[in-house]
Amino acid sequence: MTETTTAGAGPVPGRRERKKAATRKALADAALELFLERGFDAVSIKDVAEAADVSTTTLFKHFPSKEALVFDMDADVEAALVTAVRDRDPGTPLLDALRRHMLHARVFKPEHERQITAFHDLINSTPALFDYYRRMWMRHARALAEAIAADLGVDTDDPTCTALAHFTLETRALTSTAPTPAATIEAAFDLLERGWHGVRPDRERSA
Amino acid sequence: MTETTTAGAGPVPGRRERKKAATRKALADAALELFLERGFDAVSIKDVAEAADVSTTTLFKHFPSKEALVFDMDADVEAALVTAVRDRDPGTPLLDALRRHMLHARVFKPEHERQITAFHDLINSTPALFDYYRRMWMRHARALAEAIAADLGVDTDDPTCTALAHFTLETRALTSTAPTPAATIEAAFDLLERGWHGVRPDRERSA
DNA sequence: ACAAAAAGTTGAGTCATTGCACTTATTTAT
DNA sequence: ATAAATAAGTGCAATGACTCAACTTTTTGT
Repeated sequence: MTETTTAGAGPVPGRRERKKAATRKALADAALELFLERGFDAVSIKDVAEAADVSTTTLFKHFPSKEALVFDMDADVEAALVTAVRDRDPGTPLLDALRRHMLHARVFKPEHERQITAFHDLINSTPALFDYYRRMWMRHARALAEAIAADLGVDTDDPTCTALAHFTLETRALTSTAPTPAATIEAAFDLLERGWHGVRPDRERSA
Repeated sequence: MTETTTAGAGPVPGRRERKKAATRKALADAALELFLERGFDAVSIKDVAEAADVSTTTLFKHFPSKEALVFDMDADVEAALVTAVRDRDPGTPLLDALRRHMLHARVFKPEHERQITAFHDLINSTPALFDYYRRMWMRHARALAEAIAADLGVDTDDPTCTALAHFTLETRALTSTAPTPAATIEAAFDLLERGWHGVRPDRERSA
């Protein structure tokens, strides 16, 4: 959930890498500030680059796309997912751990913690960002599926694990669409735990 | 599954509309041919417009984006989904109908039926198209959720129905990623029907 | 101190997509 | 039948994201 992409204890940062990181951060910060202020579409790449005092070409050496300026936390999302499965309290069922994780996991940059709400509003009100956000989660379907498979001691490509991983990540998309996000996630995991028959025991015999 | 966007029996086509439809079709056909021949990224909008002998401005009056040239069947996907739920054999459980639909539904243009394989290869090998394809399915989450809710006679916003709709559509994404598409869809629907406990009865008590 | 490697710059260029002003064909109401 | 309204289509210019190639400035390893 934190920001650092290759976190931990780098042996010796070195001046070069420090400067590079500084430029990167300057870009991300400038971008976030401008986007929050004027809206994603009303800010151009050039604006961001100028605010960080670098050329647009330099910007693209640090971030592959305009959207990526906002989401610098891909690696952390994946790590947190795998951790939620692997390092959970022994005694906690797998699905409980996943449910809790998807219910509480929030993505933000620690320095801007005050603006979490504004940040999420920005994402939800900008199609391009909303889309990128969804993909950010889905991109880790394979890693999550592998973590689940490992947890169960089954084959890496186990179809059931793949399906569960996808469904789990898809719950993220439910939060922004539904009127009651939390209730929808809960319902989704109830469905995954007990199955359609377990959740709608009455209805199905009618036909 | 067919192509016609506003199908059925239009009262009186009218010359204008016929010409418009012809131009649209010329564009879609030219695009598909060029894309299959050279690949999506190697063909520019200008190439397509010229092949159909119209200006690029005209092209964008018919299709909102380059990707949309390939997928002219949004409305049909949605209609087929709703139909699969509403008009199913009475006696067929809801989930069986959904399973069958996701297992067999194929998207293509009838005139190019020969090229279905090449068409799907094109989609799967072009990130931009793959992405657009996924969204095409997901765009209908609300409609499917409503159809399901109506079928059950519950509230339109019922969270469980919303979740089921999303999960059902997400199975489409499983087909292109997994080594054994069909098996993965089956596993996914087994999970949705019987739940995690029903599918992995043994494993969960270990912790 | 010096040469390779990496960061950054500039400037030109591609490509999708949009806006605007204008022409032409078709339809509709008279 | 015809004029006014409507919609298709065109040309052109612009914006904005992104790429490429060539060149300068650190930084670093030796």
